[in-house]
This record gives sequence, structure tokens and C-alpha cells, in this order.
Amino acid sequence: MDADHQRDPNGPTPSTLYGTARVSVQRAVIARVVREMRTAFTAEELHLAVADASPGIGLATVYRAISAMQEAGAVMTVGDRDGSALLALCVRNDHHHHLVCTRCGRVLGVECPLGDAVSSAATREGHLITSHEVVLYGLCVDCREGTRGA
Amino acid sequence: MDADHQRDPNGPTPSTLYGTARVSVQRAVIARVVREMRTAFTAEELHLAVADASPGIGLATVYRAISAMQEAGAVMTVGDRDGSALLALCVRNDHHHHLVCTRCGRVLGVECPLGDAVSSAATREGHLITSHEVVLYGLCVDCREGTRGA
DNA sequence: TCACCAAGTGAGAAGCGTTCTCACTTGGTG
DNA sequence: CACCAAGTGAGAACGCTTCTCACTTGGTGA
Repeated sequence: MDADHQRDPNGPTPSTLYGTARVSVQRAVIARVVREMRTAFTAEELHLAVADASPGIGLATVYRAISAMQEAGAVMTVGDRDGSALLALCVRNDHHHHLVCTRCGRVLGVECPLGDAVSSAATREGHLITSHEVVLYGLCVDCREGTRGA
Repeated sequence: MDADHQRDPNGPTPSTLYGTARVSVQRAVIARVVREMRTAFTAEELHLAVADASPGIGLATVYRAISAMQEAGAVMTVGDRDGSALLALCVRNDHHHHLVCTRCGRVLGVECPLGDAVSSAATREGHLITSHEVVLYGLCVDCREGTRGA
């Protein structure tokens, strides 16, 4: 399912993740770590992973990088774990949503075939929908297949 | 649109909001204030409103009441405002979602006609969906009508 | 009606995720 | 190479939320 987030064989570049912001050495490391993330992650988890790849990068820098990536639309908050924001890589540019696997914790991109359905449903009640967010919970393909045998 | 959240002419009772938890005088006051809320609210806003109705009720009590109501499924977190959790009354027992009006800030219940669509869309990609959350953004009926003239 | 006790309360301290500050460093441009 | 806006690290500060503790209250059984 990496194709979901890494259709380009080289994956998104640091500049893709940060938009037009300057990409320092530290941010390049953070971008690489984020790209290697296979599940949703908190800022602290990212900081640990980053410190593992390149000790010395501060927590503030991680938070600033997250902020830059969110601004660039490359990362988004998909939930909350123990009071910390749960983040996920969000590379596909087309409108999509996230499936949070309740077994392995991964967050996968899922196409959004609902746009019209959602809007029309609410419009029927008289509201005007301009945007929407959907978070799905369940089992991803891998965990679903693993479950069959167990 | 009050019918959305108050179909019973008397509205939900405190015990409805708290499930099986004990309903003290303070919790009854908090429940009443929550029922009168017309928009999504933060814990602090609720505390202010509660203090207005019955001075002396502590912030910790408000947080504990919120926690109890969330556990009972009567209140849910629908977002985040300046770092504080944004809460909304959630009385209808049938599966529904929330429309956050970007103009007046109210959070309205909207029927969920998507259940099958959402599940089948993700299922098509091989996942197994067990639940989902949808948050819609746009203009509620009132604001939409107000907009036409302006 | 009374006694008992689990559950709830108020006040404030503590915890903890996140943001800010400040002096220093670095990337990119001319 | 010089310049300077942008980024960095360390830690303090901030603010939301939870916890602690002594006290009160609601509900149950006798």
C-alpha cells in the first residue's frame, strides 16, 4: 500500500513536503523520517525517530517542521493519542481521506467517492457544504488478511 | 433547527446526558447549560456559562462532567479551537454527523446517508471499515439565507 | 429516620504537549 | 565574499487538562 503515499518511485522530495519554505539539513532529515513512517505518529515519536537518524535535532525544530509541512498540506492531523496530536503523511494531492487501522495503527489514504453524496445529503437539509473531513476506522488490507487465519 | 437536538419537547434529561453516572446538583446545572448551548463550545466557555448560571462550580467539576457525558455518548469532540477541545451536544441516538457552520460557529447534527457508500468505497480497496467520522464545513440554513440578501 | 460509603466536589498543584524567546548558525542571492 | 532573512537548539513559558486531598452529598439498606 505504499503506492498510496509513494506513487513517485523516489517519493515526495523534502521541498514537496515543505512547500516553498527553506529546506535546511535538519528539515531534510525530518522529511526523510516522515516519509519512512508507516503509521500515524505523534510529534514526540517523530522527534525520537529523528534523533535516532540524526542526534541533536531539537524538539522545537521538529514542531516547526511539522508546522511547515502542515502549512504545505503534506502532513495533517488525523486524530489524537493520549493528548498528543496524531499526524499522518498526506502526499496525494487529490481529495482523499484517511483510514486508521485499529489493529496496526497505520493511516492509509483512501479515495473519496463521496464528495457529491456528502454535499447533497446536507444540502437536502438546507445547508451549504463547502468542505468535509472523513476518518474511517477499521482493518487495512494486510491486517484483514492476517485476521482470516487467526 | 433545534429539532435536530431537541426532538423531545423537554429535551434530554440530565440522566440521559450522564448515562448511569450519579447526577449531582452541579451536574444537573451543567447538563442544562449544555442543552442550551447553540454552538460548539470549549471547556472554558462551558465553565463560564455554568458559573453564570450557578457560581461556585469549579473547572475540575466541569471537566469531570464533560468526561462523563462523553462516556455516555451525549457530547463529543468535534474539533479544536486555539488548542482547546471543541465540544458539541450529540443527542440524537441514530448515527449522524456534524456540520460546523463557518459563519456562526454552530454545530448541527446531519443525517448520515453514507454508511454503505463509505464502507463500500474503502472495501473496494480491500479494507474493512467498522466505523467512520464525518465533519462537514459550510453554512447552516440560517446563515445561508442570511447570505442571500447581503 | 439514620448510618454508611461510594461517588462527586472545589481549589489549587501538577503534568504535559506545544509554543515562544534569544543568541547563534546557515542557506541563498547578488 | 558579504549580507540577511530564515532556521536552529535549549530551555523557559504557556495553557489545557488531570490529579490530589479533604470535605460533602446522594442513594441504599437496616
